[in-house]
Amino acid sequence: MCKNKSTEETIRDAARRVFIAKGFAGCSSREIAKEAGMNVALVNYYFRSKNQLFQLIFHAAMEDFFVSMLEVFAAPMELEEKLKIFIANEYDFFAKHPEIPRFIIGELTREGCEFDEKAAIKQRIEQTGVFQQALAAQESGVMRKIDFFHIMNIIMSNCQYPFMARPLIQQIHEIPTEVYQEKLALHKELVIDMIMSYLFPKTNN
Amino acid sequence: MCKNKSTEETIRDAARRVFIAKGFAGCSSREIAKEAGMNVALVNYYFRSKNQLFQLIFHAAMEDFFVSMLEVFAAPMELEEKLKIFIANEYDFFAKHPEIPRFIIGELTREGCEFDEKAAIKQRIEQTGVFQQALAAQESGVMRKIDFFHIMNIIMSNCQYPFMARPLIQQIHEIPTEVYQEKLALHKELVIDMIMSYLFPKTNN
DNA sequence: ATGTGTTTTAAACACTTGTTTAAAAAAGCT
DNA sequence: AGCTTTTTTAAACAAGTGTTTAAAACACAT
Repeated sequence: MCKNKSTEETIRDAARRVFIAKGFAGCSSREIAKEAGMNVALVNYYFRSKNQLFQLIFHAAMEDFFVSMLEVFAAPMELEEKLKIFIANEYDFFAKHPEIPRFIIGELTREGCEFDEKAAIKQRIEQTGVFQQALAAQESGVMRKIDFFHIMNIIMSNCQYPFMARPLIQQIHEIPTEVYQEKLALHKELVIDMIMSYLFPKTNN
Repeated sequence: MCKNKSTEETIRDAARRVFIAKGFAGCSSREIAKEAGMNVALVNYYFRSKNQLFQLIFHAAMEDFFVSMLEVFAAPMELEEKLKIFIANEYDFFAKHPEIPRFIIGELTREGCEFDEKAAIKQRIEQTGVFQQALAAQESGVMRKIDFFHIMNIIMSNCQYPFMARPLIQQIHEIPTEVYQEKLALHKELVIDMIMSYLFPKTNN
């Protein structure tokens, strides 16, 4: 039960890269071992099986994914400013980790990928108080009265899809990757503008 | 070179179901054969290889995907009404085929999945005339002056993501599939409302 | 029926898969 | 040093992979 962080961490990092790029079904234990520069048997020596190593990577990705949401929700701010920063943060997070949404959604879709684990993300969002904050803003007439479900869905759609769908959109518009990324930088401002002026109709900023 | 449509079509239909549900890497030739109730060798008898069968399914899915766009763009309508119907049509299409976006994006991401084929979707969109129509509306001040790239991106984000991300969103809000689908029916109206009032600020319908 | 071409089958091919084993190498410890 | 434990290796395992083969079953003309 020693540490030897070097090899264990090396394998985990390699596994993260390979799993996220190709998915569980799209890669083999030997590919992960080769990416890490290690022997195949070491993968099962440190992590009992390919599936167990995958669960580790997947849950960590889910945690990163959710943590990037929660930290803004808990900040002491007025709701309007908070949501604006939330959208910007989400967008920036996926600009930095564009493969995460496709990875998570793809693996969650696959049967046999359980995530029963009580991450209880709903509860963790409610604990930040942003929920009551939104209800208050809606009661006072500042905010459009729509369910939190739709608000989240709209924000996630516009912040995640442009990065998930890059190869498709590039195909449609026939542009190289660099141009696409430039356009997505401007796209961020439009998304913020559109969502904010829809959620807070009078203010219109 | 006879027909025998029965078996060939049966295999293709089974392959479409399996490929779309599990992806190219996520299934085997034998699984497709079993789904079709046929012998494994028949798959390669009618379609030369697993990969060639996949290409057939994939390109057909891409074509359905694009055709659902183009038919509205070519209709003789005023731009504002046209875009409104376009969004509604897109949303309905993905409500009926919720697995298509994840399938296409997932396989386009995978390396070795070439789609050089000059589908020339960009050109086909331009041929409908919707492009000039939008430019004219922007010049006259009716429509917000943003690139067609962003318009398409916003519409596709809000029409495709809610269906792609169903398992994730359900996980977050802890709701069963039926409730989710009900909510997405209402979500459609919000999406249309938000996008239309953003693209056509004065009209505000 | 006999012969011809097509369709279907079971079996095999060579190779990859995830995982285990048993021995070798390295590291720790007294 | 020697002894024990941990780490690493090559090799093997059974099962599954895509694909091919050769024979059987079939359809259908004459």
